[in-house]
Amino acid sequence: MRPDDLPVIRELELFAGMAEDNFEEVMRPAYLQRFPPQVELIAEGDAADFLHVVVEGSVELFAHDNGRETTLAIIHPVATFILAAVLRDAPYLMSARTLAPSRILMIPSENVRAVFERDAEFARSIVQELSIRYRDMAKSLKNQKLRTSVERLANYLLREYEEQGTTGIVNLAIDKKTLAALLGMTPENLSRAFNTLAPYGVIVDGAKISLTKVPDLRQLAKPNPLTDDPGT
Amino acid sequence: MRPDDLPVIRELELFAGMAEDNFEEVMRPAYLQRFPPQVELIAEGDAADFLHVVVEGSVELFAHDNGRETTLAIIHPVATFILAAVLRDAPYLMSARTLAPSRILMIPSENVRAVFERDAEFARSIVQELSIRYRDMAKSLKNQKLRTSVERLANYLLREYEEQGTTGIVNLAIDKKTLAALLGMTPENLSRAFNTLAPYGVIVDGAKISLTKVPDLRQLAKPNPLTDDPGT
DNA sequence: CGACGATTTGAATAGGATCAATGGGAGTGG
DNA sequence: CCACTCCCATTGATCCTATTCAAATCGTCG
Repeated sequence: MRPDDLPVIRELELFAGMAEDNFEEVMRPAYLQRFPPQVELIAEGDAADFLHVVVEGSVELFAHDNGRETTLAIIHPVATFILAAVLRDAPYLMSARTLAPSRILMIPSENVRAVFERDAEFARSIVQELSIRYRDMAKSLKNQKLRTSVERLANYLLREYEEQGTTGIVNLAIDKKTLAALLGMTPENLSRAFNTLAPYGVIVDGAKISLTKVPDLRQLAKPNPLTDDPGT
Repeated sequence: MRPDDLPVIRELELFAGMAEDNFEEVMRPAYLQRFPPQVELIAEGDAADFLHVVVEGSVELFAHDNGRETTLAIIHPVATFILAAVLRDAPYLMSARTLAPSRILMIPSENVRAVFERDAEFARSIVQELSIRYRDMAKSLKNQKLRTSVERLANYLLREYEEQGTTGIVNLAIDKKTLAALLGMTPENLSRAFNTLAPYGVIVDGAKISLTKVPDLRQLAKPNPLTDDPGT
């Protein structure tokens, strides 16, 4: 691990409050590795041997059932994933693959659990992180059950619009196939959903989406903090 | 609060390991209340003032968006709900209403958080509980995104079949309208889904469902522990 | 017995998925 | 630099799933 990576990880909310020697104990056996895109990091059903941290790049969480596949979340730096499985020492419920060239930190699960027992600040952070994850998952479920696919797309675009600085241009960070799976539809249907949004000022040019009538789009999407705002 | 209620709550996994005086501190300001059916206990958007424990009866967690409503979970005794909102001191993401006459224990959020800071065993239990909840939510999302409504119903029936002792008779504990919302469909569609399952040995008589061809039903449903098994 | 809500059934519609075919870059090799 | 290939994305046609609207039926409770 490069020495200048540690401070970045230290600043992760999950690790920020913990005692220095505990931090070192967690990190000593950890290793940081580079992966090309489309590498499967973990598979659902596997034992949760490592807590993963996306330091650079991006990671897709996906799952299978019945031969079908769906995307459950996209993880951007710097954030952890599969924390719950690690804490319960249970099989992963989702698989993960890199979307971009990525650097992933892997911390042996038992070290996470050991230090959790000992460091109250770390325990507190873990609870906060888990609570956020739980709530994000609840929001995803509401999004999926209460909205049509066009509404989900509209709300996704508005969220990206806010996060990317309300410039009127939204750049899709993931390809449309993956976006379709994330939004719970087929690629064909995503294409049609974009067309449906054209009258609301949504202009598609590859991965560059222009939003020219945000108020109209917002009226259609009816965004709701209790369904959309991530990380609260 | 009746004195003989405390031991039941003490046995809740969430409270089992904590020190006696901490348990008392959490419980002193708590109160246990009876509610008739269909009482709204909390509303999404409200501040999380109390951690709720279903001691008797049952509670439906539901949510709105866009004027639509859906059911996210049914809570049976003895279990907590809205733990994540309490821990983050954030607004509830879901509303809750009693389905049956119920007794609900309400613990002020700040007491939960205060004792959490102090009692490592309690912190550990909270993390386990939250992890389970997170994973259950992830399973629900997989269930919703990867299965058709007939498949969801079939898997629901098989789960109930197992939990009710594999007698061949499943009793629906909730009315069909609520079941439909839980499974993410309309009541009309639930009715039709039951008809679709008739060739697989599903016989409906009010709330009493007979399963006469469980192997056939299982073959259709293709249950998957990573999507179905609750509480792991 | 009558009223009301829950459930079921029917018919029409809408939302999405599937299948098939075409257009369009990005990267590769000549 | 250009042709070739491959994969992604789009479009069209059709099918299937699920919702909506309407009406009939059933059960339960006062």
